[in-house]
Amino acid sequence: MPNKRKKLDLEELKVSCQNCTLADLCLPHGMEKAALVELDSIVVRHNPYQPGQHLFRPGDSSHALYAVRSGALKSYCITEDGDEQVLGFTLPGELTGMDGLSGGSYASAAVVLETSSVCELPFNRLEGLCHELPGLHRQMMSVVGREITSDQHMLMLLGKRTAEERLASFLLSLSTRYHLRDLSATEFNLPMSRQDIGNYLGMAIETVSRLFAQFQDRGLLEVRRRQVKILDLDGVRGMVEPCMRQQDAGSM
Amino acid sequence: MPNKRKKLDLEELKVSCQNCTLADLCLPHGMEKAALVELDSIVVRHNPYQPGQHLFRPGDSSHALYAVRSGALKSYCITEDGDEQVLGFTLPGELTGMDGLSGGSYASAAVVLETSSVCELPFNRLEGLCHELPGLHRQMMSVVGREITSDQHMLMLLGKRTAEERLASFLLSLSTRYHLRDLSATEFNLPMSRQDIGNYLGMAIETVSRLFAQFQDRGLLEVRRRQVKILDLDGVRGMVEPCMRQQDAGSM
DNA sequence: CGGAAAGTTGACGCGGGTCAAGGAATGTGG
DNA sequence: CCACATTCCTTGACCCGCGTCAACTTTCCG
Repeated sequence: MPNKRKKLDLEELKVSCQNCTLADLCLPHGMEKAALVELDSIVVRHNPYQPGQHLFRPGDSSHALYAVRSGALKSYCITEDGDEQVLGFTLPGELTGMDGLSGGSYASAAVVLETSSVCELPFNRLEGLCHELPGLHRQMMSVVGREITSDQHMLMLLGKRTAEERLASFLLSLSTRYHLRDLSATEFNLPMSRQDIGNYLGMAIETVSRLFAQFQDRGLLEVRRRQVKILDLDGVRGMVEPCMRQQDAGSM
Repeated sequence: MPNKRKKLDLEELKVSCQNCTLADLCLPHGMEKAALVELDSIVVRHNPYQPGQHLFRPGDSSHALYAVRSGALKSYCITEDGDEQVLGFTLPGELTGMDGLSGGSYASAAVVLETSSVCELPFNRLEGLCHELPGLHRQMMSVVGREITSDQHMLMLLGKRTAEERLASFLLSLSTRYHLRDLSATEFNLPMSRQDIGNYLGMAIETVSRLFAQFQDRGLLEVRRRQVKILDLDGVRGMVEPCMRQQDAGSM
C-alpha cells in the first residue's frame, strides 16, 4: 500500500459527480452544466481513507453525506448488548450518512473497508444549494427515497428468505451495483469479510462458507477467498425467485 | 369518495399539525404560527378511510406523503413469488409514503386497518413550500432520516434477535409510539392481525400466538385477542436487551 | 344459525446456529 | 528466510428454535 499520488487525485477530480450517484442527482432531471459545477464547488474532497478509518461513529454530530468515489465502506451500528450489526455496504457511486439527516447526529457508523476516496457533502451547503437549484431538492428526495426502498428490500429478505436465497440475493445486488458503474457484473472482489457478510445477512459465518461451497459445487460460481466469479448468472437469479420463473427476467 | 362534512373537518383542523409528526416537522425548530398555517393550507383532507381501502399500491404514480390523524395503516409489498411482506404500521401522528419520493411511483402499498382519517401532503406543494420556509426543508429531511434510522433498527431486529426478543421489541415500539401521542403506554389495541404481526416480524403466526401465551404465563402482560395490557413494562424491556441489564434503563 | 376467518395449542422435523478442529493466507520478530 | 502467531476461512458433528401440519375453539357476520 504505497502512498497516494497527486496525479491520481487530479484524474479522479475530472470525473467527479459524473460517475457516481451524484450524477443521478443532477444530470437526468435536466440540470445543466452550471448546476453541476456549482454542486462540485461545495464538495469537500479528502485524502484517501485507509481501511479501518471511520468517517463517523454513532453519536457523532452529523453534518454531511458521503459519496464514495472508489473503494468500499461498511455501515454498522452497535446493539444494546454491545455487538455489531452491519447495515450495509457503500460501493463507488453510492452515498452514505443519510441516517444523520435527522437528529443532528449519526445513529450508525461508517468504516472504510478498502482504501477509498470519498466526497463529503455538507448538509448546510447542500440545503442552500437546494434553494437555488429547484431540481436538486427533488433529486435529494429521490436519493433518500431510494435508500428507504432499498432498506425495505432488505427487510423482506431477512424476514422471509432462507439463508440460500439471501446470499444469492446479496451476490446479485453486488453484481448489479458494480455493473451500474461499468465494472464486471460477473467477476469482482468482495470488499468485506465473511464475518461482515454473515452479520449483514443474519446468518453464521459458517453458513456463508457452506453456501459458497455449495454454490460452487453446483457450478453456479467460483469463489476463492474474496475473489468471486459468477458462472451462471441466471442460475443465481433463479434462486432468488423460487416460484414463478418464466415471468419477466429483467427486473432488477 | 363522496362528500365530506365541514363540521368534522373544522374540529379536526384545530388539532391538525399539532398532534402529529407534522408538529415535529414545524414547531420545534422555531417555525412560527404563520408557517404552520401555510403548511395547513396545502394539506388535503379526505373523508375517513375504511378498513381494506388502499391509499396507494405498488406502481401507483406517487404524488404525496400521508399523515395519519387517527386509525392505523399497514405498509406492505408483494414479493416476486406473489406473497405479501409487511413493512410496517403507521399510527396516529406518523407519516407514510416516503418510498414514493424516488422514482415517481410507490414501491409499496398502504392499506387501512382501522377506520382512519388521513392528511395528504402533495409533493409538489411541499416542495414549493420548502423554498419559502427554510426550516421546513430541514424538517422534511429530518423526518426522512428518522424513517431510515427506524428501518435500520428493524434490520437489526430481524437479523440478530430471537422470535421472543422481536415480539417484545414490537410491543415496546407500539407502547412508546402510543405514549408519544398521549395514549396509554401499557394498555392498547393491536390494530393488526396475528398474521400481520408474524409477517412483519418474520415468524409464523403460531409462534406469535405461543409467545403471547408465554408472556402471559410469565405475568408480563395480558392479551385477549387484540386487547393488550402490559403488566410489567420493565420485564418486557429486559427481554430486549438480554445482556447488560443494570446499565441505564431509560434509553428508548 | 351456519360458514368463514382469526386465533390457539400440540406434535414433529429441518434449517441453520453453535461448538470444535483444522487449513490457508498474512503478519512479526529473530 | 524461517519459525510462530494471528486472522480469516472451511468443514464436520450435534442439536435446538421455530416453521409446518393438523385439529380445535372462538369470534365475526350475513
